[in-house]
Amino acid sequence: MSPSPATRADATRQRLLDAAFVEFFRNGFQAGSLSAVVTAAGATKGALFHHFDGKQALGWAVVDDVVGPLLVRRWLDPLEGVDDPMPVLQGCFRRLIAEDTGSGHWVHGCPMNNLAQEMSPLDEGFRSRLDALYARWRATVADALARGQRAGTVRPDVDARAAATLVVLSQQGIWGTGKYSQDPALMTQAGEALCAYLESLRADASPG
Amino acid sequence: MSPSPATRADATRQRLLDAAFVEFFRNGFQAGSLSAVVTAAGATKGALFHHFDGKQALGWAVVDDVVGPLLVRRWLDPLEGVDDPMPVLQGCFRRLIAEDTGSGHWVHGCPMNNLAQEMSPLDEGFRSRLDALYARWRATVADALARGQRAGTVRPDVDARAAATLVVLSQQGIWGTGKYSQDPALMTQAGEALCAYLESLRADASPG
Amino acid sequence: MSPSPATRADATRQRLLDAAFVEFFRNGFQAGSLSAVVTAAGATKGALFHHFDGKQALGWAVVDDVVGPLLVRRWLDPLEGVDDPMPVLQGCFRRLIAEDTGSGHWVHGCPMNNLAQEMSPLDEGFRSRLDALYARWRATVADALARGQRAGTVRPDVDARAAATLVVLSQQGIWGTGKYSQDPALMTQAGEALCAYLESLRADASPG
Amino acid sequence: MSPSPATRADATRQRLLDAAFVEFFRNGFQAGSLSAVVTAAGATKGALFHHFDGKQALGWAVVDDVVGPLLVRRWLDPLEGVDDPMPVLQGCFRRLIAEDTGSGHWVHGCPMNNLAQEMSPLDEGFRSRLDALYARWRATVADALARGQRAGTVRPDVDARAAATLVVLSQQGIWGTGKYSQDPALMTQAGEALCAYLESLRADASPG
DNA sequence: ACGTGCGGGACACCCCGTTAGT
DNA sequence: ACTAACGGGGTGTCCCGCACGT
Repeated sequence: MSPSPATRADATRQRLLDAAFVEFFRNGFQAGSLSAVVTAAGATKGALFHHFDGKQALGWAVVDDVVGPLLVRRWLDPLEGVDDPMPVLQGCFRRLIAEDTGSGHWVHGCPMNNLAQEMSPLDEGFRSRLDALYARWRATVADALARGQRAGTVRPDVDARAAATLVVLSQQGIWGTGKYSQDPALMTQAGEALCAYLESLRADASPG
Repeated sequence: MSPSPATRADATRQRLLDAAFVEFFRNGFQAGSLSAVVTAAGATKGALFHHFDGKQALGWAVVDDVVGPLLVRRWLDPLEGVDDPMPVLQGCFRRLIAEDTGSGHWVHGCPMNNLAQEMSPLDEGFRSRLDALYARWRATVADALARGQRAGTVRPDVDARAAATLVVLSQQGIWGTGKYSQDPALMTQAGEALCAYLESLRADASPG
Repeated sequence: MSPSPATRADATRQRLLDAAFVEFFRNGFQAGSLSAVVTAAGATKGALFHHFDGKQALGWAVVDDVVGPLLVRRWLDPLEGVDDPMPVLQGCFRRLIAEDTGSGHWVHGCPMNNLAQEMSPLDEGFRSRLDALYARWRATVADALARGQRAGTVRPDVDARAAATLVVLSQQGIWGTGKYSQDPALMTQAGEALCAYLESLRADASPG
Repeated sequence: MSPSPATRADATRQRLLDAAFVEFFRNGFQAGSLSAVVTAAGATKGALFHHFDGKQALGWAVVDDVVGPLLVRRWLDPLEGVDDPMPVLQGCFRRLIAEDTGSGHWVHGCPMNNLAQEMSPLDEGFRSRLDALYARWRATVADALARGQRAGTVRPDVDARAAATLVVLSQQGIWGTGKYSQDPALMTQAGEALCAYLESLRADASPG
């Protein structure tokens, strides 16, 4: 028997979302072409317009349904209930750098950061969505650091929220660096510099 | 007497460059409109295409003749021949944040960073120019840190080049943060977190 | 007990017709949107295409089932069997002007006239339907004038058919005038000028 | 030698205006296609956009530069300085009906009336322009009637402004009638009915 | 050195109609 | 009787770049 219409519709919607994510990741939101999206998704303009009210709504949905979950899976879930956050954070950075320099995706930077840089000043819908994601990211890291302080793995004199801000901000900077330098060595150097900074926050860290 | 033709021509070219800088700063390079540029510059398409070979060449010239000098004046010149770089760097960060949150320009981020994020993956001319600028920036900071180490103002165990990478990278991250959060307090917090990190690199710094 | 299926279907059809009437009245037939129609009717595209073969058939049905009955009720029924038509016609004009300038509908003109102006040259189905309605209108007025002549209320030297043509035609002109002038005073003036003309057709009219 | 650029530009602009006038006359403003306009004008979208800021501006320019002058030439100039307006008005009506039923243009109605009916409720720019033209038309007819009263060719008890309103309004109605009936005989009958009404306003008219 | 008319193309929008399903 | 996903086309917009002219 053929699949239910609802299932087929959801699949089409998802294909459109995925194709839009890739298109906007590569070319930016404004320069991204809806024609390219529908072609890549194997759909038509009619289908796109049926599922989304326009380019803007599609972009917002990409943030909500693709970018957000990606962030959660890659950066937030690993910190869930962790009492010793440093190895986890360092592992995330190192794994990301290794994966993306290997895959070639890295020259396009971080999808979330790209959208934030491009669209935040121009569209409040994008800005508020991305601001909320970044705030959640900072909060998750800060919580983990605070748990580490209670568990004795993080130095008690560290300002957890300020450090979390620096961690998130550095992540943005690292992808940006990779974009313009296109030099894996420099990206690795930057990642290691950050890991060293994180190391200095550990409870048993020797000075510096 | 009236100005020489060459002077008038240069003035037109400069007005076009300035207008293009503002337009691309606000709307990005791809979404920026040449019509808007010539209108703002009080010139015409003919003048623009006389001075520049097209949109791409105009963008490259903006990097060479506007963005580069701006970087030198704001970040590189202050470090010239300095033996105690920390106060200078911290001063640069604090002044920039104070100025830009005051002027309202900050919501558009850093012009150099914007172009680097948008155009590096798409246009080698942009990428190489911006990469060279960022490399020079890192080198200047690293040199200043090394001079500080020789002068005894910077801890000798610091990796000057890695630290310089982190400084430049954090600067990118701070502007990015300001863009999506539009929260001066968060920007200030980020700047202060970085200043604290710099403080930890001083020769007389207590651990951490 | 619940209503019979046939009744429910008729209700849906009627809601679609009413919504289409309003939509075409406001935006014209060609610029009118079927999406807006189904939304206003609380129905779906499927229902619309179940009851009507397409936009054209819907438009024709609006003429047959909404516009036509409206004409009969407002202009034809009041003249039924009347021997002194002038007060009736004058009353119709005055009542229409009073009602529509009060309700705000008048800026959109006369639904029947709108469709006739827009669609007659483009679609023979519309044209023939509207032509038949206008012919019936003229005939009804002409008959009433002829009855008035037999009854002695209308001057015998009046050409009843020519006068009827002028009456109907003036009605079109009055709505058109209201549309572009959006001036109730001008509309009232026009109506009164026509009433004065009608007055001059009465059997006991003083010259002029 | 080749014509001056300014001349060529004006010619292009005029070709676009003429083509737009015909297109909007035949299909209405909203349903009229700019592609058809540029094709008919032998121009391109770029030229159209250079001369006009968009479809709306083109429509307004058609009213200002084509429809208005047409009205002046056909209806206003003939009344200039005339002391016996009736023959002139009657001649205008009869000539128009003869010309247009002969040429086939009449099935599309009156260009000015078409735009007024379609666009007045939707666009204030159209409405105000067309309202001004119609007001000027009414004023010109009223002035001519008043001059006729002073010269003794028009009955002194006639309300010149009300009669002018009726004349203009009837003109609209006559074209509307022609559109839906597509019957030259009916149009002629309507025109003659109006001429008879005008006859009744002459100073030496027998009552009625 | 600079102004202007213009070419050609791509884009987002959105609409009408159909078809497969309930 | 009614729903909703979807097809394909056509629209107005508007931009970048060129080729004249002066």
